[in-house]
Amino acid sequence: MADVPEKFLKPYDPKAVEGAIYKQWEDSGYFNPDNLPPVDGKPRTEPFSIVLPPPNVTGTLHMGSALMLVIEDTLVRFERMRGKKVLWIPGTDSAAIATQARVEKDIQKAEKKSRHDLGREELLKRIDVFVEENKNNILNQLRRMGSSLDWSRYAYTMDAPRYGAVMEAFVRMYDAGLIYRGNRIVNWDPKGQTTISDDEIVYEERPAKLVTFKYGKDFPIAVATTRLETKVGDTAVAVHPDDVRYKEFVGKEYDAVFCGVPVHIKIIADESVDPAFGTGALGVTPAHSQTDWDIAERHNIAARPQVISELAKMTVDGPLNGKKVTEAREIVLEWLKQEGLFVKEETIVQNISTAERTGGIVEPLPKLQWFIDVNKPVKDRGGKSLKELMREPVATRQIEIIPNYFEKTYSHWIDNLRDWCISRQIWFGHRIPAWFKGGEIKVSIDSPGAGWEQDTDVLDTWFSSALWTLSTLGWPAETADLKTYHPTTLLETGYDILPFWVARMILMSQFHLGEIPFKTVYLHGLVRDKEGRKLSKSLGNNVDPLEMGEKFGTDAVRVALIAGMAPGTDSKISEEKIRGYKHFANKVWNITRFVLENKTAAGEGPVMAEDESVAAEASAGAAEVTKHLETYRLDLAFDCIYQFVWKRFADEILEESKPMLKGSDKARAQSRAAALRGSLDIILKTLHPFMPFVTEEIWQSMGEKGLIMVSAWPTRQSS
RNA sequence: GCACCUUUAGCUCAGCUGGUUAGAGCGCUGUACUCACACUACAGAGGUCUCAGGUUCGAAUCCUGAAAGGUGCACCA
Repeated sequence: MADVPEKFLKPYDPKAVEGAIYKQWEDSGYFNPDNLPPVDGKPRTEPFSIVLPPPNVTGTLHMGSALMLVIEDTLVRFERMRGKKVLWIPGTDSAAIATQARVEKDIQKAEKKSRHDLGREELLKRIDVFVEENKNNILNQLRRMGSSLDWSRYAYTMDAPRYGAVMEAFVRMYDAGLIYRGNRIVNWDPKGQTTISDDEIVYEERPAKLVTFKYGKDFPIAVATTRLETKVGDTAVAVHPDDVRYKEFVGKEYDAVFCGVPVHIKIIADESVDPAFGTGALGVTPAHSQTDWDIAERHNIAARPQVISELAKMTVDGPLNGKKVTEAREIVLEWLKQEGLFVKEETIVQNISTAERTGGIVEPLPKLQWFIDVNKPVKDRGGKSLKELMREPVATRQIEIIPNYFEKTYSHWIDNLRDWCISRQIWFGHRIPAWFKGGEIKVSIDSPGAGWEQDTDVLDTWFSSALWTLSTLGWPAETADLKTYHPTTLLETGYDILPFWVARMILMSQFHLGEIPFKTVYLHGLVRDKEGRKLSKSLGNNVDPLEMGEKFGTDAVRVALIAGMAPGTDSKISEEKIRGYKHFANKVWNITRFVLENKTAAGEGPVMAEDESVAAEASAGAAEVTKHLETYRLDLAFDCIYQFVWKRFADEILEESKPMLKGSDKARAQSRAAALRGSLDIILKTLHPFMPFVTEEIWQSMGEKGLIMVSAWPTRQSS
């Protein structure tokens, strides 16, 4: 054994070594399962696969994505050491709306031009350039966290293979009758000028005026509304069937001229009306409310006039023409008072729908959009609907969600699921492969021929994200990767996107392959500051994982994120916590120094029976860690090894060893030194998935051959 | 309105299918520069396990109810 390397005389300096170590790992080729060394002379067979939830291609790494990387990398390293055929696929997401908005803003600022000034083609070119310039930023940040991702399989949602997969998926689903085009109420964001999904809505409580009025002097029922301006689009008044106050009027029809607009109102009875709210009568505006649209549908009311434009302005003739909705509301109120139709006005608290990204107030509008039918029986899947195909694997535990109480959230979401509106009116994204000519529509990847115009809409980003486990493994081609690694072993992501993403991946995989996309879903919580607030730039409480890595070492950041974090619960991060784990890395460093110094001093010698318990204890510790990692309790797993290393090994075992090592009995000293050295091996290996950098640095500094990254995970037999 | 989660030491949390004096990290107090490490060690203080009932020989752990905090969904006339 060589002398103790000089570097151990100084404290561990992560900054000096991390870059080189990552490069060594990457250059080794072992991130790619095809290159992994055999185990006991036999090639690896059991696959373990994770597809990285792709971060925004133009984004920067925040604590949330750092947590995701750390959890996944820890599990991946653990399984790789255990001899599995481990694949972890990196990727990035185009984040269509966010990216396009960002580029548009930049152009507006620098050149004072809108997207319409540039045109579709030019804007897309600019976005591509922007993405190309920025993508290396996020990719390098993924590397800095130590992520052992197989870069040879890198995927981007907008690259050619993924684009092809999206087109193919659309066409197949259309051919199966699951995708249709229809005029339906959608959530229109007038600020972003696009449709958004129900999940992209944020509700805000605001005070609102609830006005009670009558449509005309001879109209028998007063109704209450907060949206007076939409009343020019009313075609019915609905009351509860059991409401004795209004029973005699049901079925009657009335004409009136409402604020300059002729309206025809039929009185109908519908179960959905709450007799206790307002006057117990609801003015039905089919074109500007989902529930009203549904009511009109139930009662065969054909007239559903649209009275508000995409710019949130009135489209009717008369005094309201061209007015903004908020102005129109006041004009109608004045008019009601003049005409003597005003009854009363009160203030209520109302939940208002705003668009998550732009903050614009959502305007429900009827629009021609593309939808996925979630209730229609699917022929090739035993006549089950997509809804059932999504529900079943989770209900039967074919897919396990950790923590499992999220299964309830999941089924609750499925129960309330409506047809999925998949078209978006932006330019950057996967363009819908539908072609129009005259009144005809054709769906195909390539143009059907001269004179056919492609739909200008693009797909909801979640459509392509939903295909992620398939498209990253080469689907629709029947690749070897797809065969080996799908269904993937684990999907690890934040609980906040369980419905958006997890459910939709199940939908796509169930439909296209007839199998689940992953066997286990591990949901992590949100990372918050030490006061429990969300981390954000505007609050000024942002803790930057890379900055912290610079300061305390990446290993410290990794472990600070994992320690004390049970699955699914939010966790708190602070600089102090990270600093604490830097101390731990240094502790391991010093333990190594002690062990090496004494080994050198004592010289070579066999381990005697009385010292066998030392290494046995270390491998018992490793077994505990193994047990917890197998059940995805990284927090408990790390706690075990942390306690063992610091409290047991350093404070007790090393202390009690000192007299033996310094004593006159040479054989005794040699035996103990050898036992400690053997334990150190086990400790370093057990620690490696959590703290890959220090352990690798120590491993190689001790003169061990090969990378600790692909060394064999400690088992009881090997001790 | 419906559903779900949380409530254990000053702070952040563990505590599996109920079993002797309830645990960890950080923080706090005191001591020790006795050479692996001050990015340290040793010692210590600190809890009627939110509350009220119940099941049990025995409950932080199971059941019922309440309170407080949080989240999702719905409503949003």
